[in-house]
Amino acid sequence: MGSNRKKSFSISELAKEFGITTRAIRFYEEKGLLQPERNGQARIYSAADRVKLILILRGKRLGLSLEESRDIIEMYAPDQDNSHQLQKLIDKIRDKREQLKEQLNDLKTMMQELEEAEARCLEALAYSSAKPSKTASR
Amino acid sequence: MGSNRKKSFSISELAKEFGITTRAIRFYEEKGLLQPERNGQARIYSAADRVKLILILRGKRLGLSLEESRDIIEMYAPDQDNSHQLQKLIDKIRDKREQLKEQLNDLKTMMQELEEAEARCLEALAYSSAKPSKTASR
DNA sequence: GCTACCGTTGACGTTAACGTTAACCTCATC
DNA sequence: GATGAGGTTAACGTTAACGTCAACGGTAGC
Repeated sequence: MGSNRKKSFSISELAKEFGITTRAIRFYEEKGLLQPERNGQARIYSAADRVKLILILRGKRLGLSLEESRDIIEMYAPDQDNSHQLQKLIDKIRDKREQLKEQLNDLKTMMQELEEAEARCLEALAYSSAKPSKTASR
Repeated sequence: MGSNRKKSFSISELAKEFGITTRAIRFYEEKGLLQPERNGQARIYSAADRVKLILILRGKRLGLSLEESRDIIEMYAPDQDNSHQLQKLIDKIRDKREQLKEQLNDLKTMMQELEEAEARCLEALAYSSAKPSKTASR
Protein backbone atom coordinates (compact mmCIF):
# COMPACT_ATOMS: atom_id res chain seq x y z
CA MET A 1 0.00 0.00 0.00
CA GLY A 2 1.39 3.38 -0.71
CA SER A 3 -0.22 6.57 -1.93
CA ASN A 4 -3.55 5.77 -0.29
CA ARG A 5 -2.51 7.29 3.02
CA LYS A 6 -2.07 10.75 1.59
CA LYS A 7 -4.12 13.44 3.18
CA SER A 8 -4.77 15.62 0.16
CA PHE A 9 -4.74 15.37 -3.59
CA SER A 10 -4.70 17.65 -6.59
CA ILE A 11 -7.32 17.31 -9.24
CA SER A 12 -4.95 15.80 -11.75
CA GLU A 13 -3.67 13.28 -9.23
CA LEU A 14 -7.17 11.96 -8.75
CA ALA A 15 -7.89 12.12 -12.45
CA LYS A 16 -4.82 10.03 -13.18
CA GLU A 17 -5.47 7.58 -10.37
CA PHE A 18 -8.99 6.79 -11.55
CA GLY A 19 -8.49 7.20 -15.25
CA ILE A 20 -10.94 10.04 -15.70
CA THR A 21 -10.56 13.65 -16.80
CA THR A 22 -10.29 16.70 -14.60
CA ARG A 23 -13.31 18.00 -16.42
CA ALA A 24 -15.35 15.09 -15.11
CA ILE A 25 -14.23 15.74 -11.55
CA ARG A 26 -15.16 19.41 -11.79
CA PHE A 27 -18.46 18.35 -13.27
CA TYR A 28 -19.18 16.16 -10.26
CA GLU A 29 -18.56 19.17 -8.07
CA GLU A 30 -20.87 21.25 -10.23
CA LYS A 31 -23.53 18.65 -9.59
CA GLY A 32 -22.98 18.77 -5.86
CA LEU A 33 -21.23 15.44 -5.40
CA LEU A 34 -17.93 16.92 -4.23
CA GLN A 35 -17.03 20.03 -2.26
CA PRO A 36 -13.24 20.25 -2.16
CA GLU A 37 -11.35 22.85 -0.19
CA ARG A 38 -9.51 25.60 -1.97
CA ASN A 39 -5.99 26.86 -1.88
CA GLY A 40 -6.54 30.21 -3.52
CA GLN A 41 -8.09 29.15 -6.78
CA ALA A 42 -6.86 25.58 -6.84
CA ARG A 43 -8.95 22.70 -5.52
CA ILE A 44 -7.63 20.47 -2.78
CA TYR A 45 -9.21 17.08 -2.34
CA SER A 46 -9.25 15.29 1.02
CA ALA A 47 -9.15 11.55 1.57
CA ALA A 48 -12.91 11.74 2.14
CA ASP A 49 -13.37 13.40 -1.23
CA ARG A 50 -11.37 10.60 -2.76
CA VAL A 51 -13.67 8.04 -1.20
CA LYS A 52 -16.67 9.89 -2.59
CA LEU A 53 -15.09 9.68 -6.01
CA ILE A 54 -14.74 5.95 -5.58
CA LEU A 55 -18.41 5.73 -4.72
CA ILE A 56 -19.33 7.81 -7.74
CA LEU A 57 -17.37 5.61 -10.08
CA ARG A 58 -18.77 2.45 -8.60
CA GLY A 59 -22.21 3.93 -9.04
CA LYS A 60 -21.45 4.55 -12.67
CA ARG A 61 -20.36 0.97 -13.17
CA LEU A 62 -23.70 -0.09 -11.73
CA GLY A 63 -25.56 2.24 -14.04
CA LEU A 64 -26.56 4.80 -11.43
CA SER A 65 -27.06 8.42 -12.41
CA LEU A 66 -24.99 11.05 -10.69
CA GLU A 67 -28.05 12.11 -8.78
CA GLU A 68 -28.54 8.60 -7.45
CA SER A 69 -24.89 8.42 -6.49
CA ARG A 70 -25.24 11.71 -4.66
CA ASP A 71 -28.18 10.29 -2.75
CA ILE A 72 -26.19 7.25 -1.80
CA ILE A 73 -23.24 9.31 -0.67
CA GLU A 74 -25.58 11.25 1.58
CA MET A 75 -26.82 7.99 3.00
CA TYR A 76 -23.35 7.13 4.18
CA ALA A 77 -22.87 10.37 6.05
CA PRO A 78 -26.15 12.01 7.07
CA ASP A 79 -25.47 15.61 7.87
CA GLN A 80 -26.74 17.41 10.92
CA ASP A 81 -29.59 19.10 9.07
CA ASN A 82 -31.01 15.83 7.92
CA SER A 83 -30.24 13.66 10.87
CA HIS A 84 -33.55 14.45 12.50
CA GLN A 85 -35.09 12.85 9.45
CA LEU A 86 -33.40 9.59 10.26
CA GLN A 87 -36.49 7.54 9.62
CA LYS A 88 -36.87 8.97 6.14
CA LEU A 89 -33.25 8.22 5.46
CA ILE A 90 -33.69 4.65 6.62
CA ASP A 91 -36.62 4.28 4.26
CA LYS A 92 -34.55 5.60 1.40
CA ILE A 93 -31.77 3.18 2.18
CA ARG A 94 -34.23 0.29 2.23
CA ASP A 95 -35.70 1.37 -1.08
CA LYS A 96 -32.30 1.45 -2.66
CA ARG A 97 -31.42 -1.91 -1.21
CA GLU A 98 -34.59 -3.33 -2.71
CA GLN A 99 -33.62 -1.91 -6.09
CA LEU A 100 -30.18 -3.41 -5.79
CA LYS A 101 -31.72 -6.75 -4.93
CA GLU A 102 -33.71 -6.72 -8.13
CA GLN A 103 -30.63 -5.68 -10.04
CA LEU A 104 -28.83 -8.59 -8.43
CA ASN A 105 -31.48 -10.95 -9.73
CA ASP A 106 -31.28 -9.48 -13.21
CA LEU A 107 -27.54 -9.83 -13.11
CA LYS A 108 -27.58 -13.45 -12.00
CA THR A 109 -30.15 -14.33 -14.62
CA MET A 110 -28.17 -12.72 -17.35
CA MET A 111 -24.96 -14.41 -16.24
CA GLN A 112 -26.66 -17.77 -16.19
CA GLU A 113 -28.14 -17.27 -19.63
CA LEU A 114 -24.79 -16.21 -21.01
CA GLU A 115 -23.30 -19.31 -19.46
CA GLU A 116 -25.84 -21.40 -21.33
CA ALA A 117 -25.20 -19.47 -24.53
CA GLU A 118 -21.50 -20.16 -24.14
CA ALA A 119 -22.18 -23.83 -23.63
CA ARG A 120 -24.25 -23.97 -26.80
CA CYS A 121 -21.49 -22.24 -28.70
CA LEU A 122 -18.89 -24.64 -27.43
CA GLU A 123 -21.03 -27.54 -28.43
CA ALA A 124 -21.57 -26.10 -31.91
CA LEU A 125 -17.86 -25.54 -32.18
CA ALA A 126 -17.03 -29.10 -31.23
CA TYR A 127 -19.59 -30.38 -33.68
CA SER A 128 -18.40 -28.24 -36.57
CA SER A 129 -14.76 -29.11 -36.00
CA ALA A 130 -15.61 -32.79 -35.89
CA LYS A 131 -17.56 -32.56 -39.10
CA PRO A 132 -16.29 -29.68 -41.25
CA SER A 133 -18.82 -29.49 -44.05
CA LYS A 134 -19.03 -26.25 -46.00
CA THR A 135 -16.24 -24.11 -44.64
CA ALA A 136 -13.14 -26.18 -45.09
CA SER A 137 -10.92 -26.59 -42.03
CA ARG A 138 -7.85 -25.59 -44.05
CA MET B 1 -50.30 -18.19 -17.87
CA GLY B 2 -52.59 -16.00 -19.95
CA SER B 3 -51.55 -13.58 -22.63
CA ASN B 4 -47.98 -14.87 -22.82
CA ARG B 5 -48.86 -17.59 -25.26
CA LYS B 6 -49.91 -15.20 -27.96
CA LYS B 7 -48.10 -15.49 -31.22
CA SER B 8 -48.09 -11.88 -32.28
CA PHE B 9 -48.46 -8.44 -30.75
CA SER B 10 -49.18 -4.92 -31.86
CA ILE B 11 -46.80 -2.17 -30.90
CA SER B 12 -49.20 -0.67 -28.39
CA GLU B 13 -49.81 -4.03 -26.76
CA LEU B 14 -46.13 -4.41 -26.06
CA ALA B 15 -45.84 -0.80 -25.01
CA LYS B 16 -48.63 -1.24 -22.50
CA GLU B 17 -47.34 -4.57 -21.23
CA PHE B 18 -43.89 -3.21 -20.46
CA GLY B 19 -44.83 0.31 -19.51
CA ILE B 20 -42.87 2.00 -22.27
CA THR B 21 -43.89 4.15 -25.22
CA THR B 22 -44.36 3.07 -28.80
CA ARG B 23 -41.77 5.64 -29.67
CA ALA B 24 -39.20 3.77 -27.62
CA ILE B 25 -40.02 0.48 -29.34
CA ARG B 26 -39.66 2.06 -32.76
CA PHE B 27 -36.40 3.57 -31.60
CA TYR B 28 -35.08 0.14 -30.66
CA GLU B 29 -35.91 -0.97 -34.16
CA GLU B 30 -34.17 2.05 -35.60
CA LYS B 31 -31.08 0.98 -33.66
CA GLY B 32 -31.26 -2.56 -35.02
CA LEU B 33 -32.47 -4.32 -31.87
CA LEU B 34 -35.78 -5.40 -33.33
CA GLN B 35 -36.90 -6.37 -36.82
CA PRO B 36 -40.66 -6.94 -36.66
CA GLU B 37 -42.69 -8.21 -39.57
CA ARG B 38 -45.08 -5.91 -41.34
CA ASN B 39 -48.71 -6.15 -42.19
CA GLY B 40 -48.85 -3.46 -44.83
CA GLN B 41 -47.54 -0.52 -42.87
CA ALA B 42 -48.22 -1.80 -39.40
CA ARG B 43 -45.58 -3.64 -37.39
CA ILE B 44 -46.28 -7.13 -36.09
CA TYR B 45 -44.17 -8.40 -33.24
CA SER B 46 -43.54 -12.10 -32.72
CA ALA B 47 -43.04 -13.88 -29.42
CA ALA B 48 -39.32 -13.81 -30.18
CA ASP B 49 -39.44 -10.04 -30.61
CA ARG B 50 -41.18 -9.82 -27.27
CA VAL B 51 -38.37 -11.79 -25.65
CA LYS B 52 -35.84 -9.45 -27.20
CA LEU B 53 -37.72 -6.54 -25.69
CA ILE B 54 -37.49 -8.22 -22.30
CA LEU B 55 -33.74 -8.57 -22.77
CA ILE B 56 -33.45 -4.94 -23.77
CA LEU B 57 -35.32 -3.75 -20.71
CA ARG B 58 -33.32 -5.95 -18.40
CA GLY B 59 -30.18 -4.59 -19.99
CA LYS B 60 -31.38 -1.11 -19.24
CA ARG B 61 -32.00 -1.97 -15.60
CA LEU B 62 -28.41 -3.19 -15.47
CA GLY B 63 -27.13 0.01 -17.01
CA LEU B 64 -26.28 -1.43 -20.40
CA SER B 65 -26.41 0.74 -23.49
CA LEU B 66 -28.66 -0.29 -26.34
CA GLU B 67 -25.59 -1.27 -28.29
CA GLU B 68 -24.46 -3.60 -25.52
CA SER B 69 -27.92 -5.09 -25.33
CA ARG B 70 -27.87 -5.63 -29.05
CA ASP B 71 -24.58 -7.46 -28.69
CA ILE B 72 -26.01 -9.66 -25.99
CA ILE B 73 -29.10 -10.46 -28.00
CA GLU B 74 -26.84 -11.56 -30.82
CA MET B 75 -24.98 -13.78 -28.41
CA TYR B 76 -28.15 -15.67 -27.63
CA ALA B 77 -28.90 -16.44 -31.25
CA PRO B 78 -25.80 -16.38 -33.45
CA ASP B 79 -26.90 -16.06 -37.04
CA GLN B 80 -25.59 -18.13 -39.89
CA ASP B 81 -23.25 -15.43 -41.11
CA ASN B 82 -21.47 -15.21 -37.82
CA SER B 83 -21.57 -18.81 -36.77
CA HIS B 84 -18.25 -19.55 -38.39
CA GLN B 85 -16.83 -17.01 -35.99
CA LEU B 86 -17.96 -19.08 -33.06
CA GLN B 87 -14.69 -18.71 -31.22
CA LYS B 88 -14.90 -14.94 -31.40
CA LEU B 89 -18.43 -15.08 -30.11
CA ILE B 90 -17.37 -17.28 -27.23
CA ASP B 91 -14.67 -14.77 -26.36
CA LYS B 92 -17.21 -11.96 -26.39
CA ILE B 93 -19.51 -13.91 -24.12
CA ARG B 94 -16.66 -14.55 -21.70
CA ASP B 95 -15.71 -10.89 -21.71
CA LYS B 96 -19.24 -9.89 -20.91
CA ARG B 97 -19.46 -12.48 -18.19
CA GLU B 98 -16.28 -11.09 -16.65
CA GLN B 99 -17.80 -7.61 -16.71
CA LEU B 100 -20.94 -8.90 -15.08
CA LYS B 101 -18.86 -10.59 -12.41
CA GLU B 102 -17.23 -7.30 -11.51
CA GLN B 103 -20.60 -5.63 -11.52
CA LEU B 104 -21.80 -8.34 -9.20
CA ASN B 105 -18.97 -7.56 -6.80
CA ASP B 106 -19.74 -3.84 -6.93
CA LEU B 107 -23.35 -4.59 -6.26
CA LYS B 108 -22.67 -6.81 -3.29
CA THR B 109 -20.27 -4.30 -1.80
CA MET B 110 -22.74 -1.50 -2.16
CA MET B 111 -25.52 -3.57 -0.64
CA GLN B 112 -23.36 -4.47 2.29
CA GLU B 113 -22.32 -0.89 2.86
CA LEU B 114 -25.90 0.26 2.70
CA GLU B 115 -26.75 -2.41 5.22
CA GLU B 116 -24.14 -1.00 7.55
CA ALA B 117 -25.38 2.53 6.93
CA GLU B 118 -28.87 1.41 7.79
CA ALA B 119 -27.61 -0.18 10.98
CA ARG B 120 -25.87 3.02 11.99
CA CYS B 121 -29.04 5.00 11.32
CA LEU B 122 -31.11 2.62 13.38
CA GLU B 123 -28.65 2.92 16.19
CA ALA B 124 -28.70 6.69 16.02
CA LEU B 125 -32.46 6.60 15.96
CA ALA B 126 -32.64 4.43 19.05
CA TYR B 127 -30.18 6.68 20.82
CA SER B 128 -31.98 9.89 19.95
CA SER B 129 -35.36 8.55 20.95
CA ALA B 130 -33.96 7.35 24.26
CA LYS B 131 -32.43 10.73 24.94
CA PRO B 132 -34.35 13.45 23.08
CA SER B 133 -32.22 16.53 23.52
CA LYS B 134 -32.75 19.42 21.09
CA THR B 135 -35.62 18.35 18.90
CA ALA B 136 -38.45 17.54 21.27
CA SER B 137 -40.10 14.18 20.76
CA ARG B 138 -43.56 15.79 21.09
C1' DG C 1 -69.17 10.89 -45.32
C1' DC C 2 -67.66 11.97 -40.65
C1' DT C 3 -65.50 10.64 -36.40
C1' DA C 4 -62.54 7.89 -33.45
C1' DC C 5 -58.84 5.09 -32.91
C1' DC C 6 -54.67 2.97 -34.05
C1' DG C 7 -50.93 3.08 -36.78
C1' DT C 8 -47.17 5.35 -39.70
C1' DT C 9 -42.98 8.55 -41.01
C1' DG C 10 -40.30 12.55 -40.44
C1' DA C 11 -38.31 16.21 -37.86
C1' DC C 12 -37.11 18.92 -34.14
C1' DG C 13 -36.57 19.27 -28.83
C1' DT C 14 -34.60 17.60 -24.40
C1' DT C 15 -31.62 15.72 -20.67
C1' DA C 16 -27.43 13.71 -18.70
C1' DA C 17 -22.70 13.52 -18.66
C1' DC C 18 -19.27 14.95 -20.02
C1' DG C 19 -15.60 16.74 -24.31
C1' DT C 20 -13.48 20.63 -26.37
C1' DT C 21 -11.83 25.04 -26.94
C1' DA C 22 -10.61 29.65 -25.49
C1' DA C 23 -8.72 32.86 -22.56
C1' DC C 24 -6.67 33.52 -18.45
C1' DC C 25 -3.70 32.94 -13.85
C1' DT C 26 0.50 31.37 -11.11
C1' DC C 27 4.55 29.59 -9.96
C1' DA C 28 9.10 27.51 -10.95
C1' DT C 29 12.88 27.59 -14.01
C1' DC C 30 15.93 28.64 -17.68
C1' DG D 1 11.21 37.90 -19.00
C1' DA D 2 9.97 34.10 -21.80
C1' DT D 3 8.52 29.49 -21.33
C1' DG D 4 6.27 25.45 -19.61
C1' DA D 5 3.46 22.78 -16.42
C1' DG D 6 -0.22 22.90 -13.78
C1' DG D 7 -4.52 25.20 -12.49
C1' DT D 8 -8.98 28.21 -13.27
C1' DT D 9 -13.76 29.85 -15.39
C1' DA D 10 -16.94 30.24 -19.20
C1' DA D 11 -19.16 28.70 -23.03
C1' DC D 12 -20.33 25.96 -26.73
C1' DG D 13 -20.39 21.02 -28.85
C1' DT D 14 -21.60 16.07 -28.63
C1' DT D 15 -23.85 11.53 -27.90
C1' DA D 16 -27.49 8.40 -26.29
C1' DA D 17 -32.09 7.67 -25.61
C1' DC D 18 -35.80 8.89 -26.13
C1' DG D 19 -40.15 12.88 -25.94
C1' DT D 20 -43.02 15.64 -28.60
C1' DC D 21 -45.28 17.46 -32.21
C1' DA D 22 -47.10 17.53 -37.15
C1' DA D 23 -49.08 15.52 -41.00
C1' DC D 24 -50.82 11.62 -42.84
C1' DG D 25 -53.03 6.53 -43.77
C1' DG D 26 -56.29 2.59 -42.79
C1' DT D 27 -60.67 0.84 -40.84
C1' DA D 28 -64.64 0.20 -37.80
C1' DG D 29 -68.87 2.23 -36.42
C1' DC D 30 -72.49 5.64 -36.72
